[in-house]
Amino acid sequence: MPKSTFFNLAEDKRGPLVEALLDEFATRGYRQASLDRIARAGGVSKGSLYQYFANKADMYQWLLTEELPRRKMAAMRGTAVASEADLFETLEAWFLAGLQLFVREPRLASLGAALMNPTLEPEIRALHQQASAQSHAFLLGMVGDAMERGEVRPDLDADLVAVLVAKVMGSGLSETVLLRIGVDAAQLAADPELGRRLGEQDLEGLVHQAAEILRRAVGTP
Amino acid sequence: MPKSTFFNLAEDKRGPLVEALLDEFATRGYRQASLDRIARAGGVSKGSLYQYFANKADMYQWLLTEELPRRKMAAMRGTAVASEADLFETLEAWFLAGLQLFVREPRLASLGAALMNPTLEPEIRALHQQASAQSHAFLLGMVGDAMERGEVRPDLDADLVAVLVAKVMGSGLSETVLLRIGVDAAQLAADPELGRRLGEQDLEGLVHQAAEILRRAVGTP
Amino acid sequence: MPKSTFFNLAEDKRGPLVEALLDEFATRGYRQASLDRIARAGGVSKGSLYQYFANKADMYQWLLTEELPRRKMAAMRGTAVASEADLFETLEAWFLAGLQLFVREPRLASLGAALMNPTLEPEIRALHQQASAQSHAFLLGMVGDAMERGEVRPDLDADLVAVLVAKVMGSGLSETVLLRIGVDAAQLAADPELGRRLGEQDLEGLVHQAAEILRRAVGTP
Amino acid sequence: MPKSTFFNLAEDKRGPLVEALLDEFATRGYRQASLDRIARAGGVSKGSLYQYFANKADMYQWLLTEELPRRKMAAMRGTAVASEADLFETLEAWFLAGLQLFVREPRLASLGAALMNPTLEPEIRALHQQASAQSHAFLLGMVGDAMERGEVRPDLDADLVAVLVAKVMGSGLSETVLLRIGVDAAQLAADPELGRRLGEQDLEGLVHQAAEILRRAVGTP
DNA sequence: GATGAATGAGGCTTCATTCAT
DNA sequence: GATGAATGAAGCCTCATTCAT
Repeated sequence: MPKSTFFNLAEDKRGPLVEALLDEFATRGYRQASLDRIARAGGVSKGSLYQYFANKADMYQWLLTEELPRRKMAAMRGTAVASEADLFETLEAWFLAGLQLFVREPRLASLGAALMNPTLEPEIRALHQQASAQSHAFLLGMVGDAMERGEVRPDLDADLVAVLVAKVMGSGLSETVLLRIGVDAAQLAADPELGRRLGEQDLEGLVHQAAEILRRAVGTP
Repeated sequence: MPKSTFFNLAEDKRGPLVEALLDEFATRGYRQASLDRIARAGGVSKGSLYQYFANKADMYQWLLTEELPRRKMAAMRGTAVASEADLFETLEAWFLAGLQLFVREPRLASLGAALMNPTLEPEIRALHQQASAQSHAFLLGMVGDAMERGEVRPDLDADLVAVLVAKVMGSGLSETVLLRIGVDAAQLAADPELGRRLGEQDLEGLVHQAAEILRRAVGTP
Repeated sequence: MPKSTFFNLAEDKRGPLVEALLDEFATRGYRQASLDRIARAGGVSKGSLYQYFANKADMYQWLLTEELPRRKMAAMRGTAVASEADLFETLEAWFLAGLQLFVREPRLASLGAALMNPTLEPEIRALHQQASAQSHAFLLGMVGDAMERGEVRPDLDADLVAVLVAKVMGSGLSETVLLRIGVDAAQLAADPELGRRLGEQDLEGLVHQAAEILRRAVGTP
Repeated sequence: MPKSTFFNLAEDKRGPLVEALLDEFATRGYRQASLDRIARAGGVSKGSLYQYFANKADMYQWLLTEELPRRKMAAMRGTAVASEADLFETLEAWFLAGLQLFVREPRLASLGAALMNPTLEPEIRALHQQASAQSHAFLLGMVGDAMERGEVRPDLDADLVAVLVAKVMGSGLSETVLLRIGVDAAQLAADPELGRRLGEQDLEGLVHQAAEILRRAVGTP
């Protein structure tokens, strides 16, 4: 939890700092991120960092649990889902937006992916666990509702289905995209232009293919 | 590549050292692993480590590319796949063995998972990339063969299918297992007894379910 | 190049540190100098050294290219050379001052001598080379001018003459002084009082003798 | 002093070892020389080194006080000095041979130069001092004799003259040679071919010039 | 509230020397 | 006599965090 001083900061001072946090943690990861670099790039003294945050883990946590969701929301604003859409149509719309964000804002994607992965760093392990659990609970809810509506085979384990959805539509899709454009996540984060190699229609095609696969996989016949 | 000194080591000296390497890298990850701790736990002087390996990255690489596969092989010995099995039966047998290993030897699982994940640590980035690429190529080959045999829908993108197989049958299954027994990977690694909470039949059931899902998802009708 | 932190240091903190640097590098040489010892003797934490300098080579370079010349200048202030002096009178005045400094401040002399010697240490080889080249170029200029004024035999190789001047008036004189007082450079550095064994007149006599020798050697008849 | 085991060594085993010692100490200097490299290049185990020598300093000392003079002698065999030659003719013949050796066998030259230079390495300081003292005593004897024969001005300080002879005809000449061919001592040691850039006549000319300079400088008119 | 200098624990690595085989 | 593995002290350097100004 950042200290109040952080929230009282004028926007033109906080902006560059947040940008620096985002950049450093996205491109180097938690342990390799350097407070020296963050302070320098953020136009702030190293001492001041500790007047805004309790410590390094606090910066990371705030960035991933507050700033990242806010930016995701902002970027996905406008993603409308038809009200009568079934589970698979909903997932398709949702994850298409996610994949577009992944290509357009690779740093956000990198942070988001890190957050969903278990980590061995003790200071942030709990944070990653909690995020994964929340995400799973959310998908589990969607899957449960769809089961009640008869859209998903009732004989399947709901936990398993939720996990598969996350894997197939989440990391599965983004990895396939990276394979397609022939770069890895770090390269993409360093040069977002690379994302342009894949057109809008390619993305839509991929996501649709994945959604259909999922429908055949777990949907009622 | 370890030096010859390492391979000439008496088993009762090398054993504890390898155990220490395995433990440290599996529970702390590459960067946080400490050579001091490894030397102490391995019953070896710090200087001796450098008589065995060129440097820290060398230890990590040997562990992941030599020792890990050897142990996996040893643990999976006995996993027979019927010769007339189709892709999905093969995957089922294969990944069941993997999942059993995951539960029985969580440290190996932790290392294996790390190896397949991209990393931001510069010294070992190439290693992880190569391992991922190899693994993908292997699955791609299996999928391609199955397509030619008519077991997989020909209209699907083979890359996408290979990625999905890895996600569903790999990390997807292990995450579901963790969910079932209600612990995370670190807890399981610390206390392998927790793995016993799930019976052999539960595992078989889960893997079979996943394989069937996959068959409906990408198999020919 | 030291960092700004170093230049902002209060004099009562920087003084002892510089003294420690001077002492350690002068008495042990580059490789054998220990940052631990410097930090301890300088009353500074080991970490702080890196707030002041980029690394060990940086400390050495600053000491030899900035601090050493500054101290030499300060010590030689007051060495006037008559405007109508010829090459040999100029050299005599110059090197007398140098020799007095050598006796009074043997640590500076030790550093200066080291700087002019080629070294096999890779980090500082370029530094030593550059210093030697500069020094040679300077003397070459003086010799060239003197040749044009007809003070030096025109049939001689200017490079050779410049080298001889450096050898005779530089290390030649200081070695002779050491022979006279019967100690070596290290002993003199450890106990500067030993330098008092030679009176001011002895020094002047030696330098004059050397200058006259040089005049007969390469001067026009 | 090497141990008896060293002298009992068969020539085809001792030869490569000596070569390795020579190479390592000549190209890296005392401190940077590595016993590991010496053992490997010499075809001997590291442990054996300590059966031949007491320690690293012992190897260095033996090389510089026993092997180096022996090789110098061998290389200079054939350098005849006319029996009626005066001091300056003698020096010229002598140092011409030395300079030819310097160009032909740069590793020997590098070791010889190091030996005559004061060093800050504690283990070998005494060795270098002693060698310098011996060399000075030898030249002092020559100069004293020449003074008695009336070849050298009687009003000069004999110590000073001896030092000047060493400087002018020794390091002075070799430095000038390096300047002429535009390389430093390390480069020459690494690639002895570079020495061929200077013809035999160039060397003779330089040495003669230096000897004549010296004659005018300190000889009786 | 802001600064940036100071800290010290801990990191990886090198290397001469010893010693059991 | 020969080997080469084992050692441990010492080396340089990084970095999150604290604290006086």
